Amino acid sequence: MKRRSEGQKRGAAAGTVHCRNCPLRVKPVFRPFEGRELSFVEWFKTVEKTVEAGRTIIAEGEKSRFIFTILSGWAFRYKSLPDDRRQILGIALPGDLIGMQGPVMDGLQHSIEALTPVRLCAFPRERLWKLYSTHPALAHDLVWLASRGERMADEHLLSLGRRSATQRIAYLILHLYHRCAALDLATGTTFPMPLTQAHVADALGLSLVHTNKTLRRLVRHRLIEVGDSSITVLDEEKLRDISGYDETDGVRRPLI
Amino acid sequence: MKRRSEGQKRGAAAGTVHCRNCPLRVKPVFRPFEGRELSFVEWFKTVEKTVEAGRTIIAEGEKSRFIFTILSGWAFRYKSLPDDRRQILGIALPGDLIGMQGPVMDGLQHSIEALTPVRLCAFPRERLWKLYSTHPALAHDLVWLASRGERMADEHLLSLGRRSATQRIAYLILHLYHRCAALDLATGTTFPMPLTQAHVADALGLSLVHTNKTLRRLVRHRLIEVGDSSITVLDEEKLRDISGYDETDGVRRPLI
DNA sequence: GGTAACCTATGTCGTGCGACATAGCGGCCA
DNA sequence: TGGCCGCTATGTCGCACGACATAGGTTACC
Repeated sequence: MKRRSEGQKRGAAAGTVHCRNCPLRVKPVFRPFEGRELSFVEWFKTVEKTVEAGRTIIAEGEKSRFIFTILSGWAFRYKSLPDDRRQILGIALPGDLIGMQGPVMDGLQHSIEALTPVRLCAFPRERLWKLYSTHPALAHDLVWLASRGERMADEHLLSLGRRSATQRIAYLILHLYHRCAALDLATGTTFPMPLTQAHVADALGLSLVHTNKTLRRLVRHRLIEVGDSSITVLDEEKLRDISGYDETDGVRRPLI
Repeated sequence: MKRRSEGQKRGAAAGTVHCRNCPLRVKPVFRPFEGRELSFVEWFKTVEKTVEAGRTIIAEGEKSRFIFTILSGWAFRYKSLPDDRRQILGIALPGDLIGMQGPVMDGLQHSIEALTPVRLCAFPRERLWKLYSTHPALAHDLVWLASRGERMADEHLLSLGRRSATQRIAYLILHLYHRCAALDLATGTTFPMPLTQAHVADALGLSLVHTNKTLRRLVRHRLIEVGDSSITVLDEEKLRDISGYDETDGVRRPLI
């Protein structure tokens, strides 16, 4: 678990990545694109953008000119209550499309913040109409990605509504582990964990203290191991039993 | 609050409603359609279907041949845990598109059940490609509706994660009240309430007993009145204060 | 090199909510 | 007409979790 500033130092990086050389697209989680689609997306993406850890990518209520897909790094979506309590709605990893609710509705109803340095492909919203009118397959992909977002929110709802603290934490760990593994970000059974315990608490609707104690219990029982900015899954079987984890993200998905 | 079998007896009804005569479309919540779109939707809709209260509309895992929009009646989406605990993910009202995750992903990851007798317009999924390829505006509308679903899930997440029992119930009541009002289903400040307290509990991640007690407290304090299958909002101001309710569903939305 | 900010850790205590029990009421069906 | 089922209601008790307090370790910044 993150202990403090480090963050995968992929900072500087070169200029812009051409979509045909996209390091994500080659991964087997993503469905292959036709050349026609690929060159459209290349036109669709106008610029690349870097956001440092801890900075806001899009603020609540903002009508961003862009939607983004994450090229590298972690981010999270959240909403705040007037008294500063915060609910983390979801974690966004490379390949995830974020900010879609902004252009399509009237401004984004949540904020998005970078957990690590984040590299983004930016798509201007005014080019969306062109996508719809010339690339029906990509339109379908947008619907697909929006549906996936809702499905992840649904699973999260099930956790918050009906699972105990231990179950929630076990579930979250497996969830992140499998998403990382699919993206090739895990080495063995250990995966990067840039979230602090405060983030975990805010994602799972728990207090920080209780999160800490529950997490420690999982460690003591040797179900997981917590490193500096990483977690190792020691007993996946038992974690599944505890949490009722349900693998659902198995299919290949579109990458825009 | 619903006490038992009654259910708005709009049962029998005639045959099929032609989209151009759709009783929903004329309501000001829905954005107007061009004739071209309208006649496409008329072709898209192949059949109408009635489901009685308490029956399942689509079951978890099912790959339904259709997606539906609700013409009349109430339904709810839910997920179950192996031990029979249930989490209600959301309430679907007339004009809502349901079952979209089924065709687009690989089978629906939640179930949908009718709360009252429900009348559905059914769209076969194999005609979706035609929608994408000939009606970009409708493709955009699908994205819009999917984003709205995610936004509602996000608000629900905030409730479950960070609000107290009282706040959750106050929020839910205002939420349903405003959605009903927008659809012209409320008379004055009273709106139909087909959910039982068990449904409310399962939606808000509470126990049935605690839901009952909390609800009673709102009634005792004269913030609401509970009738047989209806709720009257007595003090919206105070309910807003309690819950931190945030009106977000103000804009006109597409109806497919 | 002192101090502040951030994160993790652990103890004690209090409480919001869940679990269990019981009751009443109305509808349904044999 | 009697019994069962679904829903609401309310009391008692216990527990999982939150609130508060304290501490130590690490990084950043004067």
